[in-house]
Amino acid sequence: MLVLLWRMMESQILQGLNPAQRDAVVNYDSPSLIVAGAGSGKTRVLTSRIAYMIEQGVAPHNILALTFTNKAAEQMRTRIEAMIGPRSRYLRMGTFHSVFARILRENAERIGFPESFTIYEPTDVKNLLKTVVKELNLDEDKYKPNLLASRISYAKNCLVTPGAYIANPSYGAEDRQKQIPEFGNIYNIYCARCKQNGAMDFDDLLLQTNILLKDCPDVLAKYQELFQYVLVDEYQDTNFAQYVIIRRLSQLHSRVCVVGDDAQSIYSFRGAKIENILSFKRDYPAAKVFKLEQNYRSTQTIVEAANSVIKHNSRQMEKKCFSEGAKGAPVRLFRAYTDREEAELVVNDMRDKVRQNGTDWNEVAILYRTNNQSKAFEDALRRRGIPYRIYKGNSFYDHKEVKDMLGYIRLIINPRDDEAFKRIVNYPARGIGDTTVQRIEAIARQRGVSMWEAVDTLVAEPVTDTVTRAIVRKVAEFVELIRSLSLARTDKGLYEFGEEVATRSGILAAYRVENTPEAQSAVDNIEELLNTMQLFNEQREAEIRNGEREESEVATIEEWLQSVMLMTDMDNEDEQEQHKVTLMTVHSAKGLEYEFVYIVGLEENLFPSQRAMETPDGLEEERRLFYVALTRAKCEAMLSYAEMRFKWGNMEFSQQSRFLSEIDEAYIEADFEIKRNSRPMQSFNESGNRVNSEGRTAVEELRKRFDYRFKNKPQEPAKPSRPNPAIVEPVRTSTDGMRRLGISRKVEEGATPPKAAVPCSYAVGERVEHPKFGAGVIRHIEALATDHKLIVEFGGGYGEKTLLAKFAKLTKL
DNA sequence: AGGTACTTATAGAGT
DNA sequence: ATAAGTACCT
Repeated sequence: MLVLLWRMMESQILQGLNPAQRDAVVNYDSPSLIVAGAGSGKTRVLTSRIAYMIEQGVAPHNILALTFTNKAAEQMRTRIEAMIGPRSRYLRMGTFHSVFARILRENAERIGFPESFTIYEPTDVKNLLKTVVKELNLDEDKYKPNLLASRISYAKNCLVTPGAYIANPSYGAEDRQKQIPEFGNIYNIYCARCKQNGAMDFDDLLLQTNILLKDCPDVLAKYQELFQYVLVDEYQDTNFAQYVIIRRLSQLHSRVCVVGDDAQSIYSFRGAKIENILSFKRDYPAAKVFKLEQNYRSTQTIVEAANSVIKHNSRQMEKKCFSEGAKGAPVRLFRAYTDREEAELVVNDMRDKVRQNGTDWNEVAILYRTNNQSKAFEDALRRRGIPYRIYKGNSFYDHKEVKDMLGYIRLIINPRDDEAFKRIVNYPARGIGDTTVQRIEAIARQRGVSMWEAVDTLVAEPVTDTVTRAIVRKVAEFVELIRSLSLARTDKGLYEFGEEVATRSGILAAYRVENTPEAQSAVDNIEELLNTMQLFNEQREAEIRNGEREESEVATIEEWLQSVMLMTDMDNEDEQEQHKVTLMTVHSAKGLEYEFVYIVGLEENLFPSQRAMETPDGLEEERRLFYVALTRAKCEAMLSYAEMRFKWGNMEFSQQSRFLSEIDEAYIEADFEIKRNSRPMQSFNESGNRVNSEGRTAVEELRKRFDYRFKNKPQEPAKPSRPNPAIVEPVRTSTDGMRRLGISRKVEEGATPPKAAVPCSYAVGERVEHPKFGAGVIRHIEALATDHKLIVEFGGGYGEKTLLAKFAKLTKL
């Protein structure tokens, strides 16, 4: 009876798998490479393999499964739980970054970091780099934060530490050639400063994990023993750091299983090495290779069209993807005059398709190469009242108000976080200006302590001539605020603590007084942030109730913060987002599928992108990206391009993407000729602007075709003396407009300013000296609310100047 | 110190 | 086109 039951359970996991899939599932004891073509049931195989292992007696906590996105991890956990129940809770499964962050926290002191280390987001990295460049008195035009950050990121992803970097003369030569000879030094100081601040950037989560495993053999041994089975999703997108860590972890048991598709390797810009998957068999000679070649997602036409494109790449693993589904409709191609018209065409077609087929809007996606292409489509969808949702990378913590909230929380958790300190010490404005902050920073640098500690001594020690008593009082108030919020962290629940931060910091109040739509949206975002705390807490409480966690494991603010820092837009989806058309980049569409997929902007220099075409590998990666885009479609794929497009604020001609001509003619259809194997000639006029075959520039062509009105380049440059009411109408996106509203309100409320609330220490006719303008005579004094306006006549050709008594550094003569 | 107006870089994908 | 950064003004 028991045996029969066992057989039934076993067959349930393996049921419905094709022979290749089944093979890949049951051979879990040997190192495995599962080459999984698009739509071949990769996730199903991976989750079945894990469930099967557990069923065969492998302890869940001995299994480590790594993914690239939180969404993939969550999806896998749900599926495994459905197969084997709550035991799945004890799997170690998550993104590389979150799993490694946890390992690092457990062992932080071994590599000189506090357990509560902060995770620096890209903005922090760039700000810190700016500071370092300034301190070294280097040319800020040559040492651009973006360049430095990406070079540091690259070095870290290749496991090159500052020491190794400086020791290698070829890096130095490269930097001299790039006019950044001091880069090694900057990299070194940057890392030292991060350590001082108790902070790691995203790449550190990999680099420091490797350092930990390399330098602490006992730690390595512990995790090798723990993680007897290592499974890696999307292996084609792993970088060198991830590759080495996986090797180290799996050295003892060698039971590593990687899943991926070389044809879908699209992350080389972030250091991914397609070589990792191409040479897996060399790295693990005992490895078994399983190929999943049957596509269950798309029609035959789509699979064949995608195959015909990808065969133009030279480097790839041998496989033959096929579909046994319907033949399906051919890929359709749309041509538009302008980017705006492209959006109209696409959205009209989409509306017709959805009407005809009765499809849900959520089965439709618009995929583009770059995020800035989304706007035209948003407009077109909005005009027709079609519901849509748009995914943008990290927009969650890109909002200022969210960053400010996180700044407070970060400083409370880790007072050494100088980047957080600088961000919030004077926000909302509390009279601690740049000069004071610089002074604090100077003290910190001088004593080798954090800014938070520097402030402590500043407040405790007697007032110097440069730091006035008033400033010390303000700084002391700030210290008190952080201290008391710090207490609230331990006294209160997660959500209540968040509320305290939002209110007592003054952030919420600052936005509430500003009665604008922008400020309202900021308040909404803060509330949403607080909601994630509530949710985080509730989930944890449920786990404790279900006995999946100990009573003591209540949700902490540290855990919440880490999850937020490693979160993207996609992980933050709510139920109201259903039944909507999806707009996203091709990159973020990886792993997803839709009945109808529109791939837009198929133009040279856009898709493939200009930068990618500079190297052959880059072009191949763009082609893989296009392959990914095509294979998202279940029923139909539609492509489009525009002959003209707004770029950097003006209209430019564009040409058909070469990828269009790479699709086998049998699978693509258009109302016009698709240019094959010919690059159109490019001509230029005497000003160097590109012109078409009739000698017209894009702007001229557009004017001819549409009698286009140019909003931004009117023929009459003269500005109207009075504002045109039609133009002044509420411009919601204009921050200027927002400010103007804010100001006019304040003036109204402030009604009658009290005159001369303070006595004036100057008199008309008095002689004074100004540090810049030299000696002068006071000609006129006007009383203000809390200050006096002085009109002073200076010599030395400076003439009359209007100064404020409080701020002008005048000395009486 | 804080606000406004002008200048500049930006737009390649994201944990 | 637009956000962010800088210089100048009150």
